[in-house]
Amino acid sequence: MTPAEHKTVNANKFVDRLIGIIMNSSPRVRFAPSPTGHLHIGNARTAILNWLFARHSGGIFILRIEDTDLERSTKESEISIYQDLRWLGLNWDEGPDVGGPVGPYRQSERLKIYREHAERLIASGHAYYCYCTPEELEARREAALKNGQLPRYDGRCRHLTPAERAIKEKAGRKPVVRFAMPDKDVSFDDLVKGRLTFPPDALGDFVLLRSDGLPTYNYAVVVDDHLMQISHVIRGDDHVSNTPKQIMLYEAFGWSSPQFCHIPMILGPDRERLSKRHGATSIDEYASKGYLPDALINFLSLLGWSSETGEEILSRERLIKEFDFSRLTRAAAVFDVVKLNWMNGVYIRNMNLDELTAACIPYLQKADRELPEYETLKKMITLVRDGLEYLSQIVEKLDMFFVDEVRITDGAAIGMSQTESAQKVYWSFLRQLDKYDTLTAEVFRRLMKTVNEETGVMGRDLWMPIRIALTGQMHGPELPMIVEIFGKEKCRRFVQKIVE
RNA sequence: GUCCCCAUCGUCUAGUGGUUAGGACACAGGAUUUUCGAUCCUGUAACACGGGUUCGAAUCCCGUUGGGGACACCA
Repeated sequence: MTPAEHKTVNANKFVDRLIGIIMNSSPRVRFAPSPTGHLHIGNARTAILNWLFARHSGGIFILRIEDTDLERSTKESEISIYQDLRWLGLNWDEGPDVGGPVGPYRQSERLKIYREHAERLIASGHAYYCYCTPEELEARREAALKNGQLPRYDGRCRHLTPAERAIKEKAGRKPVVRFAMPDKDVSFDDLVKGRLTFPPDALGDFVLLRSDGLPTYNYAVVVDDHLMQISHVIRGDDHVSNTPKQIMLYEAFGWSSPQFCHIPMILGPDRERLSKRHGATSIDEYASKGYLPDALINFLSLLGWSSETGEEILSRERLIKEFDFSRLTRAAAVFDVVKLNWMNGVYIRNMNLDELTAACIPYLQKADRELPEYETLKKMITLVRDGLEYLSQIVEKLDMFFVDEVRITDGAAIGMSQTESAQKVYWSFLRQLDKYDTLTAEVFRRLMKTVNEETGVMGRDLWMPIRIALTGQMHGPELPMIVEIFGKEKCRRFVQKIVE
């Protein structure tokens, strides 16, 4: 090494240490999805918990795209994941799109890094080339299974001599790089599960680099987490049994491991892993149905975590403030959409009317509803807002205001509209209607009082026939307001229609 | 099959040796309303099982059962 080179190396070390000091002062966490589809509920929850911890601790939240599975990874998925995260309001400090000091943040752009590090492991004797073909491995796997043995790699390429390797190379075999798994127990302290220990015989010599040069998950994740100086790996429970492999890799590299925090999984109502057959499972589906990001964040945070106060409606500020690993549960949680609906309804009811109206308009437009004047629309929404669980329901809730003809399908409603007293109410109503120019809610109330006096019909028998005539339904929002929005002519037309 | 994890009302959970086992959703009843909804009040409902340890166990230990996850050139 020349003095000049030495100087550079020292300078680099200095910079590294500086970065280390800056970065180690606060936690660094990452969310590392594979771009193989939309952001899933389970992944979103992982992202939320990482984000909450980063924001709580003044740390850094990193987005890393794990796109080493070329078959399944797509650019569209990557973009949709960005969209879904933004929609949730989970902002990241470093990532493929925003950059950062330890990039690139897309694994497909880090292939050289994985190769170099694999060579280091080979040089140090921690990894080796394996020439077994997938067919051979499969055959051996099945044989092992048949004999009741462990279906793991037998390590036969571990001690190939250079001559043996040359023969295989000559035969045109493309090798993979395998990790020489040490034969010893692995233990680590998980932030939610406590101390976990794994016996060595459960693990085989797993693949680091595939024959096409692409890294496998368990390898890439270690190299990246170390190089990106991740301090806490917060991820789903399903990765617990991968962790021993990863810890062995940290040790082989001479690196210290991050803290692991394995959060319980989210299950479907049948207690199986949440999947498409359980209905909507991706964030964009909930977004387009009109769930609110804050409600979803709130709800998902409460799957496996609880506030010390026991309260459940928690703003994201409070979630950030109160987040703490020690309050995470160990058991998997069932995703209950009924409770989510309730919670989303609470958030909808907490919106102010202008906000809510603005949020509803796109749904009405998408359903080709011709929008009335803004003030009228606000009145309509006021009438039905209490019953909304999610925004897209606004279309059906407001249906009565957008039809030109009432169709009564309910048998009980038909029956009720045909009684003698109902007919008396209708005729009286029409007579009284002529006495007024405009029909406000207040005028309508007075009018109904007159109808009551004229016919002697009261209460339910008085109101229900009118409701049926106007909406075709036996239930719905306050009638006086409906009438006010309908206006005199529409009311007359509908009531006339029913007495014909 | 092997390894690992997990176990409180139907569901989400509080609970860390002494509680009438608490809350939320859902459900039921009541109040309110012309009706539905929303709201308020009330109620039904749980420590998987069996052994220990202890004066005392939902809580600690062991086993059983049940559920989940991992054992790939997927992540």
